[in-house]
Amino acid sequence: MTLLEDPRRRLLDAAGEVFAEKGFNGGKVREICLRANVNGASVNYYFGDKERLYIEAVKQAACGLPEEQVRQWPADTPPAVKLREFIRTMLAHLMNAAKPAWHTRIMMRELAQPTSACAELVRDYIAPTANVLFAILGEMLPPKTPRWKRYMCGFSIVSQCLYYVQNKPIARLLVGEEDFKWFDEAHLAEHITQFSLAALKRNDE
Amino acid sequence: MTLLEDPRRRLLDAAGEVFAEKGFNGGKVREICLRANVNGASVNYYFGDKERLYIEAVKQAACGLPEEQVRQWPADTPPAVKLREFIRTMLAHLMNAAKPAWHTRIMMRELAQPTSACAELVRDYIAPTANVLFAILGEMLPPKTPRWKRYMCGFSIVSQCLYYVQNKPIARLLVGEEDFKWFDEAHLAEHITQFSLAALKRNDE
DNA sequence: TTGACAAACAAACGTTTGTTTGATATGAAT
DNA sequence: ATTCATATCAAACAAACGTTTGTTTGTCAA
Repeated sequence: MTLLEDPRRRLLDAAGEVFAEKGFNGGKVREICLRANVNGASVNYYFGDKERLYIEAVKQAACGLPEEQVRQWPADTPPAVKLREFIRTMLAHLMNAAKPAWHTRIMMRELAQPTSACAELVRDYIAPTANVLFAILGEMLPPKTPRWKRYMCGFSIVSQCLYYVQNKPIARLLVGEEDFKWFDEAHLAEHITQFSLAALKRNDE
Repeated sequence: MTLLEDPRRRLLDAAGEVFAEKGFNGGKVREICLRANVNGASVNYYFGDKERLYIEAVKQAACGLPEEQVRQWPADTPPAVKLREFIRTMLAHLMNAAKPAWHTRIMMRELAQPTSACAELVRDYIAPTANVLFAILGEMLPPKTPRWKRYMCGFSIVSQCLYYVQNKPIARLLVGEEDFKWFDEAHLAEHITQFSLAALKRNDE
């Protein structure tokens, strides 16, 4: 059996790390090949060119994430409980230190400045996740709430979760090293949940 | 009189546009010079090298913004009014269509992935703005609120404003073109203010 | 053993990169 | 008129870039 998949996989992982850290233009093919322990010509051999390697790396970073979100709750679950669980799950994905850190970094990069890899990312990962949240909000907000208002509430919640991933360096700089110890997954999930639940409760006037 | 400042300024503006659109690595010196109608050697003549040109472009994008924030309110102004004004002002800066669009783009880029220009950016613009917000929150939150909790509330507010700048392409994609008409400066400011005020009111239990 | 084919490699390719050079033009001061 | 610093330019620079090439290696079928 030929180890056909092995260099290809090492190339994908190395590309993910490098591109996540330095972007598409900043990430150099030579560095990727060096880190993957493959020959310098392998990128073109396996992926055609640098851009298709980048797209494959982004797709790999997103795959496997949305399934966990879409699981069903018992029919009588209060929407507030669903929302707490949604926030907790989303933060867990974003801050998950177990999986390679570049997975979220390279996706945040796509969010801020979409490239050719963005379309598939929205269809396979972002839109399904967003629909789960909008369904929950549909239960919590007054029935006559216009659609755009529901979107705004959804973004107000998601934005709080994304903030600490997208702007972590500046947040740490402002807060200071000691106090930033509190900004772990559990404390953030609790704060965002309380903040958002309070906002939504008051909103139905 | 020698037009000493003219090519320098055109260079700065062109650099801002290009760097904002393509990042530091993606922005090429030749393209900047071409757009600025100056000779290819001018970057090195006026700024030394590409990196210092980038730093100057970022600084120019930030300058003049914080002063407007730091103005004083009458002593008896309710903190809720200050907060509404703060959010309105921040959104106005971020979404201001009058000033060149690359001003905010290049700053968002620095937030997400700090470069050598970041330190001055935080000191001169971000930290002063943040302090205004944290002072307002100091009036609204219970006196014994720990410092890190106040930071989290501040970030919860700021994150909502930043979201639509940092993730505008994806937000528009999810909402759809018709409903996205509602996401203008005024409606967003109103929503974020109501959402945040409700959250803070409920928080003092 | 042989032929065929994919995989892996070192080396070199042509381009593009940021930067430097040396010459020329300009304008005020001596 | 001469001097001198400043400003602008076309041209060329070395280095780094993504990619291509030609060859070698290892494996399996005939």
